[in-house]
Amino acid sequence: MQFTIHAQDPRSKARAGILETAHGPIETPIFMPVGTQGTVKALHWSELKDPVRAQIVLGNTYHLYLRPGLEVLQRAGGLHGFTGWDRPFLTDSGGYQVYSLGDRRKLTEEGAVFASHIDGSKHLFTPENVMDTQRIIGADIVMAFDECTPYPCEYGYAQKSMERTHRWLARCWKRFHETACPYGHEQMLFPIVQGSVYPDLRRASAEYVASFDAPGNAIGGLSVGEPHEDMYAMTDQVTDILPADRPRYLMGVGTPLNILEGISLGIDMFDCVLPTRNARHGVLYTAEGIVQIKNSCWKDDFSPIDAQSLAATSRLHSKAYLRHLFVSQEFLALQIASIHNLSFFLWLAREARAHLLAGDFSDWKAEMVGKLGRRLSATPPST
RNA sequence: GGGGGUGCUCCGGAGAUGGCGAGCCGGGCCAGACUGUAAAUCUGGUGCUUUUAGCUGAGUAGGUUCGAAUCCUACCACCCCCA
Repeated sequence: MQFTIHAQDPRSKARAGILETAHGPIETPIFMPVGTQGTVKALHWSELKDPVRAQIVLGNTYHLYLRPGLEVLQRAGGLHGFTGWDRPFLTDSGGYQVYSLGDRRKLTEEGAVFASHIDGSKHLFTPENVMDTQRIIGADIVMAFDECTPYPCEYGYAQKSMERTHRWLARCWKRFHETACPYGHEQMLFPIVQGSVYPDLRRASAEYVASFDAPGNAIGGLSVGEPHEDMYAMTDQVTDILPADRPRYLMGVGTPLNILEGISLGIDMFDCVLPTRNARHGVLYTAEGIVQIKNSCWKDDFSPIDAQSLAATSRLHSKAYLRHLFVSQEFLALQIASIHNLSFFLWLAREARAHLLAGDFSDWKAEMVGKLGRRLSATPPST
């Protein structure tokens, strides 16, 4: 068994565990920074270790296949060799690009033909070749090729899409188990539950996915614009069906609040571009609430970016300075803000785990929920 | 000291040759959005008010005219040329 559960919250479905991978253990609940093109934007890998303390990073099959391409990746020894990151990777399959590049691709039973966002060239992604590609990338966890449906999504389409995703899953599973990682380490394939916001589809999908007895299972197709209540309701329903002794991964989620709710609903793994993208756009997450650092109210606020942050840069530098860096469009702004947000997201996950192990998760969560969504503003200087 | 030119929005540019101007483009500034990254991106606002509209404004002060950013006079500022 590669996944061990060490604590279970008595008042929710939250649990703490450890997932063993070929490149080391992952303590759950965990947040996984997104590094689509073989880099977490604006950060160096050394910063992902300290101060961020990332345990696993995402890559993307679609982007890495297009650039640098499979020949380079294979000669480099996979994504680990290419980047120098010696901890676990997870690669998304390109299923999200089926959604996000909706006007640049054509779907058939065979697979998806993408018109490259780089040069417009056509590329066919099938369940089989996506498995082959992810073997060459060499991530510790690879995702099944699915269609992430948009929101809103009519029932009829959601059902047809889900059924096709299921057929694709069977093809992925077969191909994956007929092949091996060229670098000799073990890889795990996670299937993905779809079904949009329809309870009967989600149930059917979760039951089908569970039948594979995969080492871990993912929930996709959420956080695409649906109300939070729908996202939570679908997650709640699906985690009741997915095996309890395997890690559950809620794809693309989310805000700090979403993550705490997801943990309560039995989710172990999260990923999201929000902490990095919003960092680059001047939005900082802290334990006290959200800071729009570009706002003029921080112009002469010389207090630390976040005195409680584990990132030395967030304790050393002032809000006024970081605002200046943003206003001046300096690269350092993106770096400091990205380090800050990822440090916070990873801190949040570790803290959740610590409280699960201590047995007071639900109380801690209730306290955090009251603070995380607040929007902070500078106190006007007294005259 | 003499001659010529130019002055309107926070800045720059375009345009405006007596009547469709509170008015174009870019920047700046002020906000907002972002959830398995086509994203250091995108959207909106940026004279005042009681906002389906009204008011005020064109370097300053006057004048001509039914009507002036536009024509005339004086002054001011800046630029160019001559001394």
